[in-house]
Amino acid sequence: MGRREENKARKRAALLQTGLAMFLDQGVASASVEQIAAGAGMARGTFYLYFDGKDALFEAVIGQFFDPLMAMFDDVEAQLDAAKTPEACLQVYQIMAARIVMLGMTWRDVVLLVFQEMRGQSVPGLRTRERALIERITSLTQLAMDRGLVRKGDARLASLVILGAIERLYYEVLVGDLTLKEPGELATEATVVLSRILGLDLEMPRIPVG
Amino acid sequence: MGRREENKARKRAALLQTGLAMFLDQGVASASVEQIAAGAGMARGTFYLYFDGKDALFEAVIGQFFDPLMAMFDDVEAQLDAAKTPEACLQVYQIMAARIVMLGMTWRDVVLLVFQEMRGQSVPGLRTRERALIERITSLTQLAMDRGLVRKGDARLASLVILGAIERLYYEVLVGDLTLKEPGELATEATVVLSRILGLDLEMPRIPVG
Amino acid sequence: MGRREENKARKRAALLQTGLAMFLDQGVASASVEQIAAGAGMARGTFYLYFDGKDALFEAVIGQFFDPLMAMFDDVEAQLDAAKTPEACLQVYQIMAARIVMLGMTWRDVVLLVFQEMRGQSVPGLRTRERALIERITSLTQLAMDRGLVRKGDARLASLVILGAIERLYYEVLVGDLTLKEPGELATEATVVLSRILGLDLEMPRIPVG
Amino acid sequence: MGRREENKARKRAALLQTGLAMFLDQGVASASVEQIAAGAGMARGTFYLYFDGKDALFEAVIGQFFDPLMAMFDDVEAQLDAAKTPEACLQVYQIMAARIVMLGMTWRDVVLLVFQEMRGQSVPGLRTRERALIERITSLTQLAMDRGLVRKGDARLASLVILGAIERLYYEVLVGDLTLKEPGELATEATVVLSRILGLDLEMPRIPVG
DNA sequence: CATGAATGAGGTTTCATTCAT
DNA sequence: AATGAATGAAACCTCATTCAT
Repeated sequence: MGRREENKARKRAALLQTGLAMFLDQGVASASVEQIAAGAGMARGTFYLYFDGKDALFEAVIGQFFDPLMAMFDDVEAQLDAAKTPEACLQVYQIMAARIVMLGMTWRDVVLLVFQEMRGQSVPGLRTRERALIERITSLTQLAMDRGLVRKGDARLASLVILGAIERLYYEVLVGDLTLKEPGELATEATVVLSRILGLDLEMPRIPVG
Repeated sequence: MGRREENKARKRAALLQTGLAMFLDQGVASASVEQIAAGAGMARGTFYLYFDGKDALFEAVIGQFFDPLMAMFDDVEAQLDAAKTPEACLQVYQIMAARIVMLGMTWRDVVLLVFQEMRGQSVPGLRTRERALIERITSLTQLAMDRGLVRKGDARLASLVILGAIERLYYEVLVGDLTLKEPGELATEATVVLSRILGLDLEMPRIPVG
Repeated sequence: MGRREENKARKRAALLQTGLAMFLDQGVASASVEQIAAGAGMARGTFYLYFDGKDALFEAVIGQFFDPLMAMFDDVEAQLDAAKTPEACLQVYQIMAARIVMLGMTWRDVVLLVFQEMRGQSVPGLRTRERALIERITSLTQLAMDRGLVRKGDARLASLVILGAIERLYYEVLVGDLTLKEPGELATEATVVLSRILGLDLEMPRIPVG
Repeated sequence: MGRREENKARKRAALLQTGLAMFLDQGVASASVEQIAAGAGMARGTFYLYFDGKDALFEAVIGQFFDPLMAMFDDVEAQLDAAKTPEACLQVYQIMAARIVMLGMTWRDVVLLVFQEMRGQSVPGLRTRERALIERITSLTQLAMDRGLVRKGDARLASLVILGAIERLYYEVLVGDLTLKEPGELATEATVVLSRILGLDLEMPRIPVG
């Protein structure tokens, strides 16, 4: 990468970082392009050389987390299709859990930002992404039910319950109001909730995270 | 109530109602005082005779739900203190659940608004209220654990899991993406989650709601 | 008119006047709302209580001249329809000329502004108005030709020639590069052009203007 | 011309052409250097290697028409001074008309651009050029009057009338609202106007144009 | 020669809030 | 009690021009 590209990439990264910080701090609605640009060490106009506007920056910021997440789901879907036995299926499931937790840890603040803005009106696109997420989780649950891996029931309801529970736990952790003993404990807790709700009584070996 | 007070109360109510609608529709940040006042059939300036500003209106709007909710918790706390047997304890618990669901149904849109703005930065007071709510739920769970009503464990974690699960279910219902067969089914589902998470195996008679 | 309405009317008038001056001075494109508002003795925001934006102000400004002008043409059309003899027809024609000149004198600067912006791209609506004007003039000329009042020929061409000639004369007068002996001389010159182009050899009594 | 100069000239020409197109399309004020440079296949910065700025480009664009026009007038002036008989004078006059029409046809879009911007405030230099043009035409008319070629009168007024008439005709043709049967008809019409206004009754042979 | 990143002034518009009527 | 005119801060975005590479 030449000197120019390098510099450009650095500035773009600075904007993503400062934008994230400002969005988190004051909400997307009241964070201003001016502030963000200044925080990233550049003039207002320069901002527009890198992003089309505040919304585009926001999209890029959360894309850092959402894009790999969705890519991962594509991956999982393919693996599940290929899985022949319940054990293979379960393994896919577990690895997925571990990958989600790792992504969530890597993009801690982005996830927090997503929590912050998810139900607001500032960024309507988020609800769409959320819905897509729910659909994918539900279809995975349905698959697990169909293959007899878990207690049968309403896959949608169960998925929502699990999602809500983990969401809330994660949120409290991120906000600092819930302190777990070690980074991987969240995955463990998630697994517990999962097994309780889905009536999973298989022995589930713990997956090391981080 | 005299003619004057009556009129005043009517206008205040109109503002609360219009404010709620606008806040829901566009978010607190972008709803304008102008719109709200006009929607309530009065001029911009008049608005300020009833509320100190947009934030004050928002506080009043969500207070309609939160104040009775908190009052109810005061009530529950007192009753729990007075309960001598596990059965009495359970009964308090169940009545509480029913009252919460009824409150939530009565103030449907307010609750939706709270969901919308809860994690945003627009109204910082909300996080405080949320925290208070969590503390109360946790202490109730702790009490139930102490009295041997439910499986022992981390009361905080369990409470968060339950709260998160119910929250998410309720949210999907409110948003229209989850349709339940009858109004009371949410309470039933909540009970199921509760029993699964807390290992409650007592027979729980269904409580009629609404 | 109450004190309030009076004040409001005064401010609106001030904006029209200042707007006209600024538009003339720097062109519509580079005149700023800020300047105009300041020039009219009010804050930027106040401007928007009176007009929807710069374009709306411009429309209002030129409407002061164009609206009466078009109304006058409606009038003339009606009168021409009612005219039974060539002499009556001619009289209508002459009175029209006098009224146009008077309007032009009354709204001197507005007309100058119209000249300024007419062929530019800033205000596309102007070309439409201009076209309407041309059509009306053409149909009047056609009528005069049909009734044998003037030498027959291409009414459109003749009208354009006359319009262009008078336009240019008027423009030079307004800009200050052409000084006529007395206010009414423009009307006289216009009449001369008219008679030359249209081959009018009737005796045309001079119409006093102003 | 060396390879370098050739390339340079080609780029300059590209800028002139693209600039003309953009200026016509959106007006000088809102055409951006960015667009023009991009349209001419080069970067923003490169533009400034060829022109001092947007205004300089505009000057150069209209200079393409105005410079030959003025040079032609120098020419005409010299020829008129040398003309000894009225017939020679008239011939000069006619050739001039033909040359003007040809220039106008060659630089069609430039002339249209001049019409567009002439009375605006964007480019103050235009009014100066226009004034110079008027002075020259006037002095030619004066000369023709002095030599008894045309009916005597106010040379300035007559010149303006003729200029205005032709201007308007040409404008309507360029804008597409007036369609003439053949390219040269505009010259014929101009001649008619001229003869009517100046009382020219000499036989004027038609000059082939284009 | 050519580039395009950077700047920052400048423009339009919205809105919470105050205050004279 | 009610009004709505007035304010001015603040936000977004564009663009001519400069300058290091």
